[in-house]
Amino acid sequence: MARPRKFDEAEVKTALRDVFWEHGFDGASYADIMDATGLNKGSLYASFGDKRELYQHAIADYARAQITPGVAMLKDKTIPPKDRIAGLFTSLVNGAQTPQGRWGCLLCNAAIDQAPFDEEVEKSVTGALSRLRKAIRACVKGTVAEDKAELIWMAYFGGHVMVKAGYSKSVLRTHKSQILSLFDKSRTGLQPY
Amino acid sequence: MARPRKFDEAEVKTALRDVFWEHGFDGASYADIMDATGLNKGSLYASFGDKRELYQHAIADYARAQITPGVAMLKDKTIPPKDRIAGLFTSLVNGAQTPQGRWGCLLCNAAIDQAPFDEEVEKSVTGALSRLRKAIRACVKGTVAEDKAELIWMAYFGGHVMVKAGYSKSVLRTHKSQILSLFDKSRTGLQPY
DNA sequence: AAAGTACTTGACCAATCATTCAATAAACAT
DNA sequence: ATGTTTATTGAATGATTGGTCAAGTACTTT
Repeated sequence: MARPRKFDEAEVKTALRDVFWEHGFDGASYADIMDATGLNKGSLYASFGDKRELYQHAIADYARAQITPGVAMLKDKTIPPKDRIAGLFTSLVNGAQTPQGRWGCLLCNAAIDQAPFDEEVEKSVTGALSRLRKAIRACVKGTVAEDKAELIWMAYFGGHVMVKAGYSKSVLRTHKSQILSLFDKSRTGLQPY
Repeated sequence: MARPRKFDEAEVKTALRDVFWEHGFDGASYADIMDATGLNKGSLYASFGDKRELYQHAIADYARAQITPGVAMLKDKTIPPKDRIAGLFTSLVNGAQTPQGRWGCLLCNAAIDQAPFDEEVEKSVTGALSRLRKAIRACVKGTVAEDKAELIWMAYFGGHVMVKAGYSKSVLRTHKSQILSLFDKSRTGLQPY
């Protein structure tokens, strides 16, 4: 054996996640990354590879820390389905216009600024988002209109775009209640033309 | 008077719109911008200002060429409201996975990668998007549940994120039909828990 | 034709970008 | 202790970034 690493791998990955989450891929410079992780370039390259690979680690950590728990919650049968869906949107509403909240969703951010240019990112992003989709479908299933899950899924993205755009908590709250009203049986639809 | 400009201002703005639309703010370098507009830096600076101002011109041109016609269509009373909403999503579906289609919506892109860091961009983006929101509300109004407009608005964003993420035409089509099913009177909601 | 004015050009700038690497340091095995 | 292996450091890399500017050019006015 030889000299051991003096950093904690999980901590570094979390720092990577946060720095890319906040600044985006292009917006995060190595100065930012070094500052956030406490490592310098050489160590980052040696341990994790180049910037694109760092970004992949960030995405993976986001999936682990944000998506996976969300999926687990969506599957928790001790909670009514409507409340599980509500849970998806509460943090979104509460984070509106706060600094952290405006980081949005790393996967949505990655979808917009990197997925079209990097096939690996595209795969990671659609992979994680599709897990979420499946969980929403499963959560909604048995309450009749399974396809409505698609609408909820899409609203998840939409909400994150709105947070990034700077819309207020009250607007986000309106949207959340619209989503949840999909669970009401009657008078949900618009009148036909 | 003195030497006249040898470029057409509208054409240059359209070129700016396209280059930022495709590459994003950080992704578009002056090399790209010069290539797209046919002007060199000096002229760009003299006529339009620095890069942030170029971006603002791009956003303004996008609003002019994409949002304003969309708003007009949403107000066109010769078309049934449901069809007007459908119109909002057809180009989205058709563009899925095509090169141009994956540019997404410049306003959504700007919301995600610049709005949190540039107050001017935030204003332009929310301004244009709020015009769209208002038009959707007006379009839907009279068909009872005006608040459902919010859901449609949000789905507009969501769809553009999905296109960027690389989802296929068929997924997008499913989502479009979900949106339109909001117009059906009965059996729209999920069963209550 | 001469003068004046505005636009265009391309070289130039400092700063920053991601990346590399030789040198140094720290641990374990012998 | 000594040698081997791996991790860390920070300076140096060349390329590219956004931005500036003095010189040259083309038009109008007189």
